[in-house]
Amino acid sequence: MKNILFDFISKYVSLTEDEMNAIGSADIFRSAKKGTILLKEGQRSKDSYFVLKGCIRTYYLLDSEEKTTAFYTEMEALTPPCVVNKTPSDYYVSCVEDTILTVSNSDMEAEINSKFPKFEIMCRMLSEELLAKHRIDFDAFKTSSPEQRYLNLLQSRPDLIQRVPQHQLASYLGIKPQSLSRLRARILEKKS
Amino acid sequence: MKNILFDFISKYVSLTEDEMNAIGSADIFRSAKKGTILLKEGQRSKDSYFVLKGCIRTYYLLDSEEKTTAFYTEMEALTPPCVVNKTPSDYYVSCVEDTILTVSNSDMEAEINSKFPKFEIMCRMLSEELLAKHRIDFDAFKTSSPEQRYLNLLQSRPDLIQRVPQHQLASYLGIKPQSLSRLRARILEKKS
DNA sequence: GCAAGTCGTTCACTTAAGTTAAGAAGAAAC
DNA sequence: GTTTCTTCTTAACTTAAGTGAACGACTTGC
Repeated sequence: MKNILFDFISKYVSLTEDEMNAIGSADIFRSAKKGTILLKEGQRSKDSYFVLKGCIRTYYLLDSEEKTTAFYTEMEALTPPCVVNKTPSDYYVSCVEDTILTVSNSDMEAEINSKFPKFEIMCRMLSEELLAKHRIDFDAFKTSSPEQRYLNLLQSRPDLIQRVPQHQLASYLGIKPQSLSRLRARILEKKS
Repeated sequence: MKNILFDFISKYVSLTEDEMNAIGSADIFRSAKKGTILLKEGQRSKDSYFVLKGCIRTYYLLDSEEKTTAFYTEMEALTPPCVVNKTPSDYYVSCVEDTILTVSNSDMEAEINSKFPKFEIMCRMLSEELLAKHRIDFDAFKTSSPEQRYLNLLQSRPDLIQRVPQHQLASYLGIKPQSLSRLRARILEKKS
């Protein structure tokens, strides 16, 4: 399991034995059952997550309705805005499936960053890369219709459509579950 | 003008006289007329931008139609995805108004970062902050209707609505200019 | 000063998403 | 094994965005 983490890190910096041991022995590996809530609205958490196996999602509770805005699967990292901004969280984070992940505190990260400048560099690279990717996703979302978004998702993350409930997918696509059903029926009809 | 840049930097790290001089004497300050295109689709640019005065926008050309996805005004920074990913740019960057900005090359930044670890830290903080902010914006976009988005924008960046042409605002809101006109008329009617 | 182009608005019509309600299929609870 | 809950789908109706066209107000260029 730890190998997944090291593989991920090695995309950015190369670690020495010592550094790998320091990370490997840190108490950050967790496993959580499907449905477990990792972060609640209003909490002041300092925890970041990195998914080793499984899937977690972020969602808002607006008008007592869940609005899912993101999914994180294998090899994806999430640092919630409340950690960066030191504010109470606006949203929930929960497990879509049984999930194995790392949970790391921002104080701990700050300490590691000051001890190993290598991590500072990795964090910068990772944030920059995520920001760039995120911008592209946002742009694609803005410039396309719900139907196009669904077709894009089918291309880019086909696994999500299988492993995630439709109503969560729908709000991820910015529409209601009924619209997603209809839209899927429409696409099937076009194909034939 | 340079003070704006230093004020911005000081939000993240404190600079020594030497460091300020190093930056101040760098040849990065530019001014560009309204309509100037800073980056074209297909270009392999390494330039990042920081707006000192004025406004720039990013837009895609899809089906020979401009799709504006972002505006950057005073004290805002843009590193296009093509710089991070070392790929040809998918979009254009152009000046909405006469603009004064800094244009800095990523090679130059890498050099500065390795010379002054302070900058590395600043870049990480900035990217993390931007990513968090961006996530919140994206989430707000996903979970709201065009009308709500317009009202949000009216709250959060009222200046944009004044300084930017309606048709650019419309595609920024993910709709057509006609829909924005209609939507505005609808809101006015509700108020009365 | 005039012509050409740009920009914003309005209108009529089409298309698709929101809403409300109902029902079928499957999973979880007892 | 039956009940209950959740999930997904379908349908009828409402609402709002997309489309195509037309018009007036403003620039921009000559």
